[in-house]
Amino acid sequence: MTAAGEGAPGRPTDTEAAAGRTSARPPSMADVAQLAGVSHQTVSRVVNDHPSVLPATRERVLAAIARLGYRRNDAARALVTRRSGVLGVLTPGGTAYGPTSTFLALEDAAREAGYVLVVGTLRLPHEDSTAAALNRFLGLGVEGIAVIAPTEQVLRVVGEIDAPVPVVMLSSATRLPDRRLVGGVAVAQREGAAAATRHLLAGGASEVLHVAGPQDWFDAQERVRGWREACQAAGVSVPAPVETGWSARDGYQVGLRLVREGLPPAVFAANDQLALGLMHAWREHGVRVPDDVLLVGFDDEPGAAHYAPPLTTVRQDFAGLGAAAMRYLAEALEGRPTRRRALAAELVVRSSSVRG
Amino acid sequence: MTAAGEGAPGRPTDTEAAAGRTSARPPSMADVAQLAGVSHQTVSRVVNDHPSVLPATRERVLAAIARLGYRRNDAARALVTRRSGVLGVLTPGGTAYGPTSTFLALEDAAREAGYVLVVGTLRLPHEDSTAAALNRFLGLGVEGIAVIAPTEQVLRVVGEIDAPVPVVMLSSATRLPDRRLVGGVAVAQREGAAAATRHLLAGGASEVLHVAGPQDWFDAQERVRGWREACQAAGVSVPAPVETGWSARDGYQVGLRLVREGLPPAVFAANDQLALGLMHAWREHGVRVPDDVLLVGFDDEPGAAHYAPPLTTVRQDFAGLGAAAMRYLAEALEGRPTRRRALAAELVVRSSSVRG
DNA sequence: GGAGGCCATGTTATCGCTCACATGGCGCGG
DNA sequence: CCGCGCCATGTGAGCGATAACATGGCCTCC
Repeated sequence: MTAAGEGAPGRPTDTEAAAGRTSARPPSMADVAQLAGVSHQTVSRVVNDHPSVLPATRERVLAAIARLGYRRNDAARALVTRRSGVLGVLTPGGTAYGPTSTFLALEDAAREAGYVLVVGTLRLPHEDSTAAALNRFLGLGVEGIAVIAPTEQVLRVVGEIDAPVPVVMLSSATRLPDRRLVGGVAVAQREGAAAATRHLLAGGASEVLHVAGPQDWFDAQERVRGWREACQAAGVSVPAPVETGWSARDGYQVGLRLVREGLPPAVFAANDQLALGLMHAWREHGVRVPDDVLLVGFDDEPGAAHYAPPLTTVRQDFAGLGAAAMRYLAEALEGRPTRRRALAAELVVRSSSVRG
Repeated sequence: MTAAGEGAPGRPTDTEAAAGRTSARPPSMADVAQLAGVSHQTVSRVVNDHPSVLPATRERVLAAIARLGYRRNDAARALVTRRSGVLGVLTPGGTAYGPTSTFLALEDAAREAGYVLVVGTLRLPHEDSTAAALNRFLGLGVEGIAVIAPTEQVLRVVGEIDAPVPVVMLSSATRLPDRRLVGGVAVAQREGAAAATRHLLAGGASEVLHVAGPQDWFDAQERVRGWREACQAAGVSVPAPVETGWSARDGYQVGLRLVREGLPPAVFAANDQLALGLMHAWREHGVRVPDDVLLVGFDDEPGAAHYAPPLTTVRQDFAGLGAAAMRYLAEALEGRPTRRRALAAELVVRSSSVRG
């Protein structure tokens, strides 16, 4: 190649090998090849660990790479291989413990598998932000998409966009659209909710009230279902669930209302923050947990063991969820048959549900 | 079941039965151009909103785009423009409220500015995972990097890698390496800590103990500093800070020890989780907050208002932090002079620090 | 009314990489 | 001792976009 012909813009005058760093243009494979005295293809082989490269050659190339500070241009690579090594993640835009831990677990599993994650958070109105994020992902060439904690709206949009890549839902979407590549991994929310409810009933409660999360979240729906089934199985009456948000503030308000309108013997809260808010409201009015009312939460967030009193709750295997989602995507990408997976939820008994 | 025969990885056999979609090759600009009867360049102009395209032509192109389901290939675009539209974010791998909210704020600001975020979480050992993440980012062609809640280790690695793109630290790194493009935005941690300490002293405490976070975190260091300065300014003695982790469990253990070894009149905890753990330990031993000991936390995480008792704490402007970091990067990318920014921290007074 | 000049559009050359194939050595079996 | 085949390496052709320049048409201004 013309080492220093004319008419070449951005020709790195005499690329400062030292710390100078002209910042003209990052070194390319061709630069490395020239310095090492081999062809660009050989450099490519070294970089990609191709077996048939003589050790001596490899050494020379590696030295040149180190000297130049060469780094492979993944955009160029992606252009020809059609593999970006990037996965998109759609996550609800909040600091809630569940989605956050799930995301972290997913990131872990993805890195393990050699992928990086681009993230899009969902804001209201869901529909628009979801579509926008999805389109950005696709333009970027993501190889797969994971959706954390989906809601009805997200599911609808994903269906509409009809992404040409595998999509995995990390949660309990019970009514998956019948699109080819949309599947899901889920924690057994229903079973967890049922276990919590049974635990309360076994503790002597004649009835269990459910303070439910937003019903457009599949997770919230499933918890309601598990609770209801457990109540029915035990032959106790099923009071209308109280639908609210996910926050401690929501729980606090419900708590106040219950104080006014009459307390049930036991409450199953759809998550720990709700339980925290309930306890706060009750404490203010002299209602004691567990003496006056039994309480169970859901999630086992980091503080739950230190609430007043320590909260009985349902622990979800978020790490397992992330790993399972990654496996799911990996299999879909390889064209292997993928099937739904469910992970166990575990009841963690603390003081809030045990009298004595 | 190997979908394709041997030797042909990714060959699109018609595994894709269901929704039609041969998945042969996504449509390119050339395809659109042909269908619309124009040149690929005109398609490019339409896609990029170039002004000089006749409305009629634009219509035709848009129709072709819609018909084909065309989507621009960002890898190809990035290859020639050297602009990926991607920013890398290094974040600690935990569910802590601070880093999580900061990340969300950053994502918000980034999207606003037309960027997407790729994320790398830091795991132990920091050094290796940091370097690995940084290299992946650079290979991907990120245009800038944001580091959330940096520690000494992260700072060191970032300095070593000498990233050829702007790097911004979202926190209180007081000793920035003197590299050209490494800068930071920070919440005024020190002032917040000082305000918390003064508040406790004003509330009648003769002395304030500080339960400090891990001292390799710059945030933790700054909070110690603010606390110490406030103590000195008030002329009260400065007890040795108790260094521990960030979790409620850590706080719980410190709380037990304080019960055994003697309680101070007031405690300033380095974050809300620590405060939560302290209160738990104390509650178990009949120590009342605020009657027996005054307490202030840091972060104002979502549950803080509902702890027992509601926690006085220092609220940080995470949204502002994310936005400021984004502005910082944007300015660096445009070559404009960038300067450090600091955001205010605000004391939120609740029951845990007010007797009566 | 001819010379600019600004549209709207087309043509060609890369960007940095991988893929498919070509090419020379060299070992080895017949 | 020839030819086959397998290394190790090189050559050339794109991948799908943007950039830079080229090209006619039409309008304007002196």
